Amino acid sequence: MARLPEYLRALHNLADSGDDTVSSEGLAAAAGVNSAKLRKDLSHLGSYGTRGVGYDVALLIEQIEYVLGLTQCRAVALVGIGNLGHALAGYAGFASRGFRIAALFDADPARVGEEISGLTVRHIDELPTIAAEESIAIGVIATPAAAAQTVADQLVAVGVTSILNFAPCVLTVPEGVDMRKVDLAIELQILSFHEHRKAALTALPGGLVGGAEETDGRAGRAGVEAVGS
Amino acid sequence: MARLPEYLRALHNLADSGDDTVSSEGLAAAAGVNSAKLRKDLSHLGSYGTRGVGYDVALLIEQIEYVLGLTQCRAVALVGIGNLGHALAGYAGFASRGFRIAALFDADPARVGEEISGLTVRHIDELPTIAAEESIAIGVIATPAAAAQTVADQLVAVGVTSILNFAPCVLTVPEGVDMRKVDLAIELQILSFHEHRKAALTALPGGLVGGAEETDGRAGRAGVEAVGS
DNA sequence: ATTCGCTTGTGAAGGCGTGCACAAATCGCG
DNA sequence: CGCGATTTGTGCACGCCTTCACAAGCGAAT
Repeated sequence: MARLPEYLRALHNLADSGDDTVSSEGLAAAAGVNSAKLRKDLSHLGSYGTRGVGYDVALLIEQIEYVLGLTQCRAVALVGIGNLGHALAGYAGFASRGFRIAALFDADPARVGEEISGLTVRHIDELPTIAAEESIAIGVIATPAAAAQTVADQLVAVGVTSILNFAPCVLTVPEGVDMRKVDLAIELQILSFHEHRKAALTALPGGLVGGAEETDGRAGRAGVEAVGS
Repeated sequence: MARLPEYLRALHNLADSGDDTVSSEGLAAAAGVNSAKLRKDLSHLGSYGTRGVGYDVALLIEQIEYVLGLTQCRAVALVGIGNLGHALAGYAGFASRGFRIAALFDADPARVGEEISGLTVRHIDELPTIAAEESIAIGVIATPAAAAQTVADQLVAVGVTSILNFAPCVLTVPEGVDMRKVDLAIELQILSFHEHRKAALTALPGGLVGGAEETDGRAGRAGVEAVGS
C-alpha cells in the first residue's frame, strides 16, 4: 500500500516524542487517514497489535520497514543534474530514510566533474561502469522530457528495476520494471482546476450546479486532507 | 479529473508535431491510458469529438485549458527557498504552463535579498504586504516539516485557497482550501517496497505466494505505465 | 445516393477501495 | 477470580472507477 510510508513517518515522530504505544485512532490522526482504513492496512500485512492497548511503536516501525524493504540501504542513481537534479542530490530526506545516492550523471560535458554534496557528476556513458561496481536498484530521472526515454532505456539496460521519473512525459519500460512519475506542473494544474471550480461556484451562490456545498455547522479547522481525484 | 493535465500535455505534443486531429486511441497511447477511459473522461466534460474522425486537437486543447482554469495566468507564491525551493523557483515547467511565480519567501534572514531568476527573496513577514498587491491564488510550501503548518496558516490568512505542500508532514487547513502533497521520499519508499516484493518473488520462483506472475508470451516493451497502488 | 469503414459516446458488468459497525480479545482493578 | 473499559481485527454494504462491448453517427468512395 502507498500509505505505509506515511504511517512510518508518523510512527517515527511518535517514537521521537517518547510514546511507546499508540492506538489506531491516534496513529490515524497523525497520518491523516481514517482509523478503520489504518487498521485494515495494518492487518493486511499481518500486523501485531494488542487489543485493548494499541500498537507497539517500535515493533510496528520494524514491521513496516521490513515490508517496505528499508532494512537494506538501497543505492540510487540520479540522472540529470539540472535545477531539480541539484535539489534532489542535496535533499536530506533521502539519506534519512535509508536511501543512498550512489552516483550522479548528466549528458552535458559542462556539468561533468562538478561536485555536489560529496559526489562528483559523471557522464551518462559511464553508467555501465559505475553500475558494475555498485548494485544500483533505483534510478531517478530528472532530465528534460526529450532525453528521458533514452535514459530510462540505459538504466534498464544496466539492471535497474525501479525508476522514479520527474520528466513530464510518458515512459515505456519492459515488464518487471516498476515506474513512478512525479510531475510538478501537473500538481499545480490540478490545483488550478479546483480554483476554477471554486470560482465558478461562488459566482453562482444559489447553486444550480450540482456542487456539494456542505453547509454544515463545523467551520474552521475541519481537517480536509487532500482533495479528491 | 487528475488525468486532464496529462491529456493536455500529450495534445500540445501532437500540436507541435503538426497533427490536426487525433483519435481517442492515439491520444490514449500518447497519454499512457486506456482509450475507453479517455473517451469517458472527455465525454464527462461535454466534449466535442467527431465520430469517424476523432478529436480536433486545437479545440480540445482550448476546452481542457478552460476546464482547468488555465486561461488566466495564476500567481504562485513559493515559501521556503532551500534546496528544493531553488529548484522550483527556476523550474521552467511552471511558466510554460501558465503559472507565474509571483514571489519568493523565506524565514531565514540570511536568504532574504537573494535573487533567483529575476525574483528577490523576501521575508515571510512581508507576505501580507505582497499578497495585498498581487492576488496570490496558489501557495507552494517547500520549507522543513517543522515550519510547514505555520506557513500554511499564514498563506490561508492572506487568502490563498490552494496549497501544494512538499514538506513531509500532515497539514491541516480550513474547509474550502484545497491541499495537495508531494513527498519525494515516499515515492522512493514505494519503489523500495516493489523492489523488496520482486526480490522475494524471485527467491521463490515456484511461487507459493499468490503473486501474479503473468507468464504470457509478450516480452520486452509491454507498455507498463505505472505500478498499481 | 447508398454503402462501407471508422470513431465516438455510453450502458452494463466487474473489481476495488472505503467506511461502518460489531464481535473477539486483552488489560486493569476491585 | 470476575467484570468492565478499551481497542483491534473483520464481515458487510455501498459507491466509485475501470473496462468491455456495442449502438449511433460521420465521412469518403463508388
